[in-house]
Amino acid sequence: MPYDPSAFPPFAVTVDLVVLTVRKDALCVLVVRRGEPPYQGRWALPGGFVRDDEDLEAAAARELAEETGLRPHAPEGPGVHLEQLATYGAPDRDPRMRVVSVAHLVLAPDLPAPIAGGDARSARWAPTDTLLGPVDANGWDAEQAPLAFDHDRILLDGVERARSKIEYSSLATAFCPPEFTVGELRRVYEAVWGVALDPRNFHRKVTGTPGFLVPTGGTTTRQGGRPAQLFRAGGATLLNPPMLRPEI
Amino acid sequence: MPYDPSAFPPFAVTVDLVVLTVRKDALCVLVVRRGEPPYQGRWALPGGFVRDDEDLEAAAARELAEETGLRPHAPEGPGVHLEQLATYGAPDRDPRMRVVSVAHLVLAPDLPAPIAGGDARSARWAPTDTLLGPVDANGWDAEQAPLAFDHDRILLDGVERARSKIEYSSLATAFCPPEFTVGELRRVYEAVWGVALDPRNFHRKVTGTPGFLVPTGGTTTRQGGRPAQLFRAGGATLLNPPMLRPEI
DNA sequence: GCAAAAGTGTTGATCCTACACCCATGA
DNA sequence: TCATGGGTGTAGGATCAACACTTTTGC
Repeated sequence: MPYDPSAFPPFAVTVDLVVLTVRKDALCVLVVRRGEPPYQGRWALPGGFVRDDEDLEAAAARELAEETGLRPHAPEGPGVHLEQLATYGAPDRDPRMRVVSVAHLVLAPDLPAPIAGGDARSARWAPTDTLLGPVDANGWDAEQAPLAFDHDRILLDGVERARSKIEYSSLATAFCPPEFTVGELRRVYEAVWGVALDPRNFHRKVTGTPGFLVPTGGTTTRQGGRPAQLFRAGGATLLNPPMLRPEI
Repeated sequence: MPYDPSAFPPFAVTVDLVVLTVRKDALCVLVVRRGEPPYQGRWALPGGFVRDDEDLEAAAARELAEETGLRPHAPEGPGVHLEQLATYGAPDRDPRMRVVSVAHLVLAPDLPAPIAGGDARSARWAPTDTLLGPVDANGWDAEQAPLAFDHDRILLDGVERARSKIEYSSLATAFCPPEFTVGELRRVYEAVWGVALDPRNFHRKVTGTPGFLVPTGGTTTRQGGRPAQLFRAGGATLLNPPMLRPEI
């Protein structure tokens, strides 16, 4: 077909961010409160319009920096991980206009400082299980209401992506600070999967997988008990054999 | 921010299809020849604009029907499989305008009839390894030139998705006719992964995985040799334990 | 000493690979 | 009879779950 500008309808394109972290042994997501209609006052995933001269991943990185002050790292490095998740474009997903949203997934360590660069009054970490858990008529209040737009579905897809990727990749280290113990890494797996793991077998498994963990030589007692070795993330990105998620 | 139509730039949104099949023991992709600039005369992935009132997956299903006459099935059923792959939106990926393309992956059995509904003169099955293989200055001709736009990258992502998904899901059966033998299923794995598998261990593995294959009772000798049992795809979508891809 | 968390050893079950071997058809 | 692909048996190795046990700190 020849090029005809009237042959296609115009869309708005946005990026939405599923920013996950592990806080107090719970998987949490960054949500912001909407200040204007539609869904005014409701919690939503952070996001915004893609600019005219901007690639999708660049737009996601820009929104992440605006909301949290975080910058994505190279795929291999430690720290914040950013990847494209999926795209959502149902015709009625935004009542104002036709919007296609390219969702991205961010995995970040628990930030000791409050979220930098963002507006603390309108942004917070919400445990994912209260947002995604079964809707119980009793324990339900406005604070735990579903997210705006189709953001519940996007969050669910993001959590499921994180749950499966830590099985066969070293991505769980993205939830940890630059130096961490085996026990801290295990608590990440337990929080993301929502299961209890055997500490002894877990230790053998992760320290025995080549390229997963590199000892730094230091130790720490911040968890109490016997001092634990400190590790950094190794260069390996794919785990072979994978971590096994217990069946529920 | 209040709603302001001038606050966001308009985009065109398209769907592109990576339609894969296994023909003559080779993984092949459906490509169409472009009839107009840019990239006139070059091969490209099929695709088209998303309509104003159309969901993304519906647009992909419509394009698939227009190009091949195929219809996607429910996730559980046998036959054509359709899923979203990824979204590509570099500012310069189409010289005419700003286009964001939501790529979809289709897995189809080898079609005995030529591609129905499409234009046979301008559509063909191309082996993926000649499109993606290392660029060798000798064996390179226009017929094997890279695809238009960023379709080489999209194809590579689609092939990689198919390679990994048949490890832990029963999706390989989407490449097979409704009834098939264990040997035919094995040749699918060998074509997609590009490796040779032990027929004896493969047989034990797939017939021993609960829910993967259901015997129909019939047999066939279409491959020569001893008659082989015929199977249909079972209800299982996730394989536990997964098929193991040999390391190269 | 005692609690707590970090590690190591061991055992039996499960799964995988490799290959010997048999089975049922067409030519 | 032979070639061809289908299918079963079996032995050795790798991996895993379960759990007893030792180590090293803070209190």
